[in-house]
Amino acid sequence: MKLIFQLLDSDYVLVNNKPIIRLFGRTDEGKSVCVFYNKFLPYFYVLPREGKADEFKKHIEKNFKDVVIKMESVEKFLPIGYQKNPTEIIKLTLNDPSKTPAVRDDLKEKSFVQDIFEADILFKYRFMADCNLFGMRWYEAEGGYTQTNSVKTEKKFTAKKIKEVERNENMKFRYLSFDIETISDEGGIPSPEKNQIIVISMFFYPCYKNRNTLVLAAKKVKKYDDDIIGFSSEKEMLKEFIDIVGKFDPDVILGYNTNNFDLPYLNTRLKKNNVPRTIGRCDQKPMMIHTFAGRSRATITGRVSVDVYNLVKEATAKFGLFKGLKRFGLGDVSNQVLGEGKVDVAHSEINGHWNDNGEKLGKLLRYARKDAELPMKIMLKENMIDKFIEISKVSGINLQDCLDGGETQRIDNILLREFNKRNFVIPCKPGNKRVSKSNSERRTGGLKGAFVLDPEVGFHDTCTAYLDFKAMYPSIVISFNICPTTLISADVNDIEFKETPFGSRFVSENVKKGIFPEVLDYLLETRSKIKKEMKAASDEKKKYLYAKQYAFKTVANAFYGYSGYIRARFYVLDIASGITSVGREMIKKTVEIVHTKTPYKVIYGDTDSVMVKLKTKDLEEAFKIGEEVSNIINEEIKNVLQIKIESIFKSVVLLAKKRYAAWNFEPMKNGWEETILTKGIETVRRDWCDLVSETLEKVLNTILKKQDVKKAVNIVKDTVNDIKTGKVDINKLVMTKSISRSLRSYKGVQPHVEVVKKMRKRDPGSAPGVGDRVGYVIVKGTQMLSKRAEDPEYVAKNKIPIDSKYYIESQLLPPLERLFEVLKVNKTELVGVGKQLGLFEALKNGNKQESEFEESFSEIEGFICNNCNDVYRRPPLTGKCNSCGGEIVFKNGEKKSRVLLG
DNA sequence: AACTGTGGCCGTGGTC
DNA sequence: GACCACGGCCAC
Repeated sequence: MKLIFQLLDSDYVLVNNKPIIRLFGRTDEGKSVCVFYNKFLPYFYVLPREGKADEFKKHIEKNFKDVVIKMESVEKFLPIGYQKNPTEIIKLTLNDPSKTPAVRDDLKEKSFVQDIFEADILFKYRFMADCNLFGMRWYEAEGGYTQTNSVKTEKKFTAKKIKEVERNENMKFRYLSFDIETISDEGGIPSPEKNQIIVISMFFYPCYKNRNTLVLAAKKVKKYDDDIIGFSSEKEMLKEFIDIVGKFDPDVILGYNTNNFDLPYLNTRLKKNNVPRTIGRCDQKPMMIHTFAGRSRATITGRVSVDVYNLVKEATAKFGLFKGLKRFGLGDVSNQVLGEGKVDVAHSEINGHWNDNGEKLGKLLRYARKDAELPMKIMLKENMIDKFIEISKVSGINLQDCLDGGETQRIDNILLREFNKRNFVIPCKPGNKRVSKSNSERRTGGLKGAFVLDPEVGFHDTCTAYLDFKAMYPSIVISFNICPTTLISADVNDIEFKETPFGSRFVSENVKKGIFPEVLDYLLETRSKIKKEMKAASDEKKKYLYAKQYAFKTVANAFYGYSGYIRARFYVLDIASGITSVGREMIKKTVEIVHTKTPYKVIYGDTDSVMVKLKTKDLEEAFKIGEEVSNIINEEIKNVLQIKIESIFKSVVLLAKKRYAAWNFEPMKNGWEETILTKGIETVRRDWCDLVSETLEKVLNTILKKQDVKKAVNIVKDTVNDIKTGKVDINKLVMTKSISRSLRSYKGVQPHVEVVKKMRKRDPGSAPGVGDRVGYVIVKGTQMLSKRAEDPEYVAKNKIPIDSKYYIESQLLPPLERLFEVLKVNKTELVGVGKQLGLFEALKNGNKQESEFEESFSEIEGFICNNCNDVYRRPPLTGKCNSCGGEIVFKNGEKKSRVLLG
């Protein structure tokens, strides 16, 4: 009998003290399935100290007779340091995966043990690696159907053999989105120990019994809508919920902030009510909540739990999704993504609405329904789990672990497979001892990172070619054959090797090709194949291929960081430092090549990119020259890296390292794609208010495209006036910052932290917590700034006046001033000095004043207050004297003037 | 189990 | 006023 299925999740159970692997998924016919496999046992390796093998064996026989069922000598290559020949080590096979930690921990400190390998691989991953199974790929199982009540899938199958089958499309997932509402004690945070769940709302995709929605209430309610059902108690409602989950049999359970709220809360309430917590596909394994560092994760056997809030935050940070979105509340996100908001019921209103039996209760129930619907729509519209599915297929780990875990697990899993394939073992994760040792080494030695060139600050109005190295760090690994298995010590000379500028040496690929380079070769090659395929693909296929190439890229890029991560199995400073040292050398060499072999100048560069300023204003010509420059560079560096032209800037303003704006032209199939590219400046930073980002964006547009400084100045002037006259919508003045830790662990006083403190006092239930972003505005007053930060809603409600002076002087003007200051440098190309004064003029209160001085200067020393004679190097941003509020004029020696000749 | 890396700018509130 | 630590967010 054969059965084809896609692998969604895996675990193991003990039956009669024997481990049975369970593979959960869905068949090609759309049935949920559990595939059992019972012929696999856990094992790991031990390297005894020289001459102590017998002592070691005796120890095992004496102490672990009924756990370790087999000891055999095997020849394996050790993972770190180049070796010609394998080493004899001992493989221990155990009868029970849950006993592995005890045996491992016993051996760790023993004098007769030199090293232990692979003793901390989760059993499911040990199995998947050995049988070559990857998360989310498709398999054909050979065996027969089984009768068992232990799992709740439509099909149950015992496999004798499992082999991969090639399929691109994914199963037709069944998604269940849900949301709970709870009551709370007056003005408090709802506590699952005390406060019951009053509503559970659900959104199904596809339909369940021809419905998309269901709303369950913990009391009898009237028939508001036909998807709203009341129950006699919380317990009855919970029982029904568990029942519906079982019948609908979702693959993915999702919601908004489910990890930190809904799932842990639900878990506790189920316990309190003695309702089995069986929302997974196995009755013997109820839902589990694991809490660490203030964050929770849920394990739901055989299904995948997705917290859309977490995904939104991650997507924003990593994929550049949700541009411009400053806060990640469900309402904020759905407004931007779907163009529809929440039903508005404030946290503090919930108790009252629940106790009402009329329209208010109806509103509460519909609000709950919406909160289940929105996360589903957001996730589906943005294809939010596609990337994780592809990462699962590449790295081998289960989808749930791709969603919850970091890069370490993914790389670990790949390396386990690739090392084993070549008869290598991999190290265990370092324990706390080794970690603290690495930490102290790191404090003294450090890991030096990339090189950032000093930018030629200013406005550049001829074309600039933006060049960058293709996959810099992975390519360095490949060309220097960098790998733990090729590393040799600095005194080895009798073998062909490559040496990084850091001094680390790796045997050349002629001696032995490294495993890191082989894996990275494969990842980069495959990615470029996918990208080629993408060009000709249909829209639907393009989406899938995009996610796939993204997965290959991310995994490849993570290798460097992993090698420098202190808790990684392969934390090898010689590797991480070696990689960055080559990177630094290459970018410096590139600058030198440009400066010596071409008439052009590098005006900026960061890590793996350079901006080469050309002399033409013509795009096509610039591109041609840019390509020529790349060719010249490539000719010199071809044995290490490859550089390519990414785009042409028609104009660019460089403000500082990591801060610039450019009028960017990217060559596309049908001509040039034009964008305003801003990096690092306030337009892309989420901690500045919209007023600043919007004004700066307009100004940059005007300057980059039209080079019209006068108009730019007017934009600023108008905005300043708007603030002064109170015309600016308060929403545009809201600044946002993340709460990154518990409030008490902040050392200093900070605005966003002070706001949260106030909000918690007023309404702890709705105040932001760790990981959330807080919005705040600055109000008028005499206290220090941080104490004047306020919740915008509170300000609006209580009509508290905004501190417009702060917004002008500390928010709007500093970023603009930095920009204009830089522009002044380039006065011949951009503006005369006289015109530059436009900004200064604009910011003065009276716009036009007749000259009453006889003097007029063509050069100035600085600025002076016409009233109190305070001297300034630059005009105060208000345009008035900081001390007395008097008029500011030009100063030259002892003379004053209002007029400056251009 | 959970946390891939360094370089860099800048606002805020401190200290001297 | 000069300088520093902290914290946030971003570039790569």
